[in-house]
Amino acid sequence: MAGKRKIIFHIDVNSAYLSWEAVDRLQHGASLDIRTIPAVIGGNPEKRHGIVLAKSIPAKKYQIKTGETLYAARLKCPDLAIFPPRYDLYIRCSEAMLELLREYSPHIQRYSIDEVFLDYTHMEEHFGDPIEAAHQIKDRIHGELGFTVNIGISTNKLLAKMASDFSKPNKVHTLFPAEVPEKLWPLPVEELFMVGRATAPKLHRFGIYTIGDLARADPDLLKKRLKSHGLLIWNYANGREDSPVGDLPGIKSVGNSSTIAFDVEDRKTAHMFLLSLSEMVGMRLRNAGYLAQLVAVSLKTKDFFSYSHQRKLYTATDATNQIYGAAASLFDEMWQGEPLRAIGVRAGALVDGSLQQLSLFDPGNAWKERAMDAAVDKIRNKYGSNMIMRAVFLHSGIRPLTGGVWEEDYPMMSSIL
DNA sequence: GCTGAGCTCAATTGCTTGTC
DNA sequence: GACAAGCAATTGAGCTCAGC
Repeated sequence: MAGKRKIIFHIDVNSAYLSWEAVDRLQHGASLDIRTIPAVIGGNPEKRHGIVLAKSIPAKKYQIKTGETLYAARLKCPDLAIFPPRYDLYIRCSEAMLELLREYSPHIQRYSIDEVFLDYTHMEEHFGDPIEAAHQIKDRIHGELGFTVNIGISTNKLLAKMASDFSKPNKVHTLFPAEVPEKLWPLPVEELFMVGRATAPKLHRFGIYTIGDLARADPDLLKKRLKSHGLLIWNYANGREDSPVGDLPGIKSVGNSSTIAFDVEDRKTAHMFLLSLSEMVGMRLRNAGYLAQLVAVSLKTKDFFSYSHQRKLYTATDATNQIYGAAASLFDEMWQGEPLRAIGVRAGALVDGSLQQLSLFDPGNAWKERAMDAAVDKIRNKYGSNMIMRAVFLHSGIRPLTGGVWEEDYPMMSSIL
């Protein structure tokens, strides 16, 4: 019945197609400044790969994924033009899309920088039929923001996401529960969300090759063989998923680690890596609004022997200096001087950042540290992670921030819907 | 030379086990 | 039961190689 059934949209930016379209426009003589194209990200925001454009190269060749290949390609073909990526612009485009989507529903969940869930339930009375509204959203994004999206429509997030992955670009697809046997079940089982390269071969061994095979499988057997994951994907194959559109459930820990290109054999260098990792962990905690009550350090020797130590903190914190202090202390306790190849820092036992309790033993610097961290975060979020760094990292060859995730406001896709 | 499959490694984080 | 230590499972990226 209109206005009562649950309706979820999954909006997925067609990044690749945006690039090809930009290339197309350029090649046809349009007055387009390629430096304004936001999709030139190569899939990896941290490495910020570029893109190659040349009139004589067929479109498929633009799918260069690594910087090395890109520059190697230029060596082979001097006519290639290489443009720097504009990830900051990509973020602004993502923000603009979110603003547009908020006109259609207050219930929005950003799933990654280019994927958004929108709860359209009860919105039919304002914006009409969901399929027509989805077409309107898709066309407005193309017309007003200049890129294309796929929109999947269903009654839950899982099916909406699966629907948006159907043929691209610039399409609207539905995948309502009644359509599951026809549209979802014939697909290969590895196309189901949460069936990756580890799970798919296991399912193949049970004779499960399509999503339909999985949906019809014995859930008890799946649970026995694949534990809770087996039951989860069985429910997904049957189109069952009921998480609300909104914030992700609370994370349990935040950690960063790094394998180092050389053996770390002295305490000073190790401490610098710990500080670099602590900077990243602290920044991620602050951006996510959490405080950590526990800090853990993990080490891997050059013989690939791993060990770790952790410690409960007197007071929960998100301050870089406090995380680093605990990490350095743990490191000093556990390290016996053996050459190290990997170092990790992890913050656990997380609590809500708005409930910070000051320690009776606090010397009074906590508020100063928080203000300093906040100022540094602001600069890094606005101008980039390397715009400000501790002097100790100057000319050290060690990055001031170590770890794979830093755009916490634009979360990487997670396995959690 | 290009493409895609398959493999390995790194990174991350939840879960389990051991200890006090 | 709380805490500490380590394992397990997953994904993504990069590399290699066979087939075309």
